[in-house]
Formats: sequence, C-alpha cells, structure tokens
Amino acid sequence: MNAGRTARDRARAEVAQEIKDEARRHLVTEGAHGLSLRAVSRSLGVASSALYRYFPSRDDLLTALIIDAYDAMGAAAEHADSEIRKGRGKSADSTGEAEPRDRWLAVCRAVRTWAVNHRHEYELIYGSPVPGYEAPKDTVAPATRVPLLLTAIATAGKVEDSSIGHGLRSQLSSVIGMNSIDLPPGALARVMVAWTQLFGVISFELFGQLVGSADPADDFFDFSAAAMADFVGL
Amino acid sequence: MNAGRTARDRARAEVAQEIKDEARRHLVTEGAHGLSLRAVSRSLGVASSALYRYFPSRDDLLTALIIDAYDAMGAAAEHADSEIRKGRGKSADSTGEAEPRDRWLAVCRAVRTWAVNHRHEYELIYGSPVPGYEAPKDTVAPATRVPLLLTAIATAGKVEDSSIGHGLRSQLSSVIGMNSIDLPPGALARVMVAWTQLFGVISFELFGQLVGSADPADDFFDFSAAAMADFVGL
DNA sequence: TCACAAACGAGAGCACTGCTCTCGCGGATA
DNA sequence: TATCCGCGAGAGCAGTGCTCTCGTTTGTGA
Repeated sequence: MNAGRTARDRARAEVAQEIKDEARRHLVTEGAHGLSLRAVSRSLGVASSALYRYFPSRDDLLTALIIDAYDAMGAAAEHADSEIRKGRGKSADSTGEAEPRDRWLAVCRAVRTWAVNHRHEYELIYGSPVPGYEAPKDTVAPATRVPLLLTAIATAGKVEDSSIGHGLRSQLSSVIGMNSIDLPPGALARVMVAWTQLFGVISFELFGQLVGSADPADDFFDFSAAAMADFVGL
Repeated sequence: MNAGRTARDRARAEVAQEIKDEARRHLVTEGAHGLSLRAVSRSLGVASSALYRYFPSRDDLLTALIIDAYDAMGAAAEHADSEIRKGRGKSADSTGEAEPRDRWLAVCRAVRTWAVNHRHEYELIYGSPVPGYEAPKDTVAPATRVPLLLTAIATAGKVEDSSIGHGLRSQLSSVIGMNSIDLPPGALARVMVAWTQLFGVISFELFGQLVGSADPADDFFDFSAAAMADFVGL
C-alpha cells in the first residue's frame, strides 16, 4: 500500500474506481452501446466534464472496464480451479489431487457462469471491438489468464500431441517460450482449439445464436465441454 | 417479377436497396458503431428525414444489413460446396463425388474467407448484438444456412453418433424434426460443437484475440478445421 | 383523362451525445 | 505562509437519432 505518493493520488484512484463502478452499473442496464458518460456523471451527481479528469475519453473508460472484466473472469476461473484442487468441488478424488479432467470441466463451467452473470461485461471483451481499437498492450496480460490456466491444466494432464505444420509449429513454439509452457506445440494447438470452442459456445449462447436449437444451453454446454476435454485427451 | 403490385413499389424497393448499399459502404470504413443515418443521407444527397420513409429506425437499417449479411455468408458457403461437388475444388476425387471431408473443409474455409473479407458485416452478425434486440423472426431463417449446410455434409458423411443426456436429446430431436435432418441427435450434437468452434476461431481471429499467439491465423485455422472434421468423424 | 389521395423529400427542431475550454475555488506543496 | 496545481462547474460546439410539419410530386382508381 501507499507505494505511490500522496494522499491526493489515493483520492484520485478512489474516484476513478467509483466512476468505473457506476459505469459498470449502467452497463448491466444499458449495455455497452448505451453507456453514456453524461448519464454516469449524472448518477454520480457531478458535471460531465469532471469525468474527463479521470478518463480522457469514453473509449478509455471502456478500456478500463475491459481490463477489469478480463481480470474478474480470470479470477473466477482460477478460483474454481483452486476450489476443486482443494477437494471442495464435485467429483474430486477425496484422497488426493483432483483429476485434470475435473479441473478442466470446472474451469469451463466457471467461465460460462461468469459470462452468464456478467453478460454485458462479456460482450465488452468478446463481442465486436467497440472502440476504434482497444489498446492492445494493457489488455493482453489480463486476457491471457483463462487460456494460461487451461494450458496449465492440460500440462498436468499430459495431453496428447498432434502433428502440426511448420508455420503453426513455429508460431506456437514462440508462445511456449514466452510463457514458459511445458507442452509440445501440437498439444498446445489442441488446447487452443478447445479454448476457441469454449468461447464459441458461450458467445453463441449469450448472443442468441442458439435460440432455435439448444437454448437453454446448459445441457449443450456440458456436452461440448466434455467433448473438448476428450478432444484434448483429458 | 412484379409479383407485388405497382411500379411505385419497385421504385421504393430500389431506393431502399441504394440506402442499404451506401450504408454497407459506410460500414466498411466506420464499422457498425460509427454508422450514422445522417452521414448516409449526406452521401446520398438527401435529407436525413427521408431515410425514415424506408427504415423506421437506425436499428431497422442494421437489421436489414444483418439479414443480407447472413444471406451473403450462406451463399458463399453454399457456393464453395457446390463448386467442390462439381470437382472444381482442390483434392476432389475426379472420378466421382467429392468426399464429405473435403466438402466440410471447403465450407469452413469459405466461411472464414468471407468473414475476413467482410469483417464489419461479420461483426454485425456474430459480434455483440448492437441494437436493443435484433428482431428474431426475420433473422433466423438466413442465419441457419451455414449450420444447415454443415449438417447436410455431415449426413452425407455418416458421422459418428454420441451418447447424450436426456435434456439435450429432446432439444435436438425437435430441431431434427423441424428441419428434416437425417442424423441421430448425438451426431448433430457433435456437428454443433464443430459449428461453435468454427465461429469461435473466426471471431477470435477477427476480434484480435489471437494476436499474441496464432496471428496471422491461417495455419491455426486450417489445423482447427481439420481437427473438427476429425472430431465429427469425417 | 382527370381529380384525389397517398407517398415523398426538405427543413426545422428536440433531446441527447462526446468532448473542449475557461473560470474560479481550495487543499497540498515548497 | 505564499503559491501552484488539481479539481469541479458551466457554457458551448459539432454531431447524433428521431419527429413533425409543410409543400410537392406522382401513381392510380374512377
């Protein structure tokens, strides 16, 4: 704490937090499209111009919300994993470590649950990029929490390798190097397929693409999560 | 032709088409977020209020564009399939019918190519639902073209069945009945997993979720399409 | 062929938006 | 203690979606 300097800075951070909280509240009622700085300022009982002392533009506010959303989703996923590792989750082996497959399924379910309970924040991060372009640098780190967790679980489960082409192999080798992943490129490729599938179902469910077929999507989601666990070899 | 009545109606349809075309042109430069009725009307050299004679609101214009986009993507997919069935696509058996697996891969590639070449239209249909809620009735029919085509290919390939739970089975049985699908529910479930994965990768590629790992995504896309073809048993 | 009604485009106007700029106030800093 | 700098208020600009009114055009039914 207090690593920064003055008390003024702390007040400033606190106000910025209040702005984000109020904006998040508006998000659930209006959606990202209808989030208005002026409406937020009105709710806060403050002049609209005051907000610009804290966020240079509406897109910057959205970017801050995006980062928070990535972090919240990552935290939810990691929490679910650690719970099941402690044996509190269902179908964990009470005598020892949880099976990687159970961890995998628990994380998938946790991600979906978070998405369903925070649909507008999910839209913010996995829907169309609303601003011109999100600032890439600030968002990548929090965005990797879920895929990195899935990769870690896959590593614990010794997932099966795949033969992959030269180009993909070199791309993934670099990813493996940068993130200290202990998985052959072919196995990482399979994890990534499962990862994209996971967010594919969730997006389809939330964005209404499943209405004519598998909606409500609980059963289909469970089926697909299990199918992808099989696919990666857990 | 002329199934409707008057010449006035035809003129009206023509103007509506011009508005949509101009709006689509704005879409590629500004994106869905920045599409402005007034800007479109200015490009058309017309008062902004005139557009409201043709589309009751901005969201209605967007809905019209959404329907067109679904249709264009469906047409692209169907075109790719019929090309390869005629033996013009690559790796088709020159002596007979194209293999279902080749048809499957061709359709996946065609969908991705269309999405890359029409990224803003893709965002419109597979990104966050921008309007309050899209009118479901008008959009479902065109939206089913791609999944129905994938299902047809899977039927030709006799994909493997899966055992699925009771709830999902009854949901999918109803889908099978309504669309005259000749596939057991467990097989349809696998196709749907592949379907969600397909749009998961494409969305990740277009929305920048792959930047740190598999971007450019050509090789990863081919890998995942092949993997899902394996998964459904083609 | 003609009169009428319906459809049309123009323009003004309303309420709203993001964003900028200037102005005083007041607490933290030197 | 004197000063400076961060702060919020308020006015204002350009732009938006949308509505309403008002002449004009135009197709159509008699």
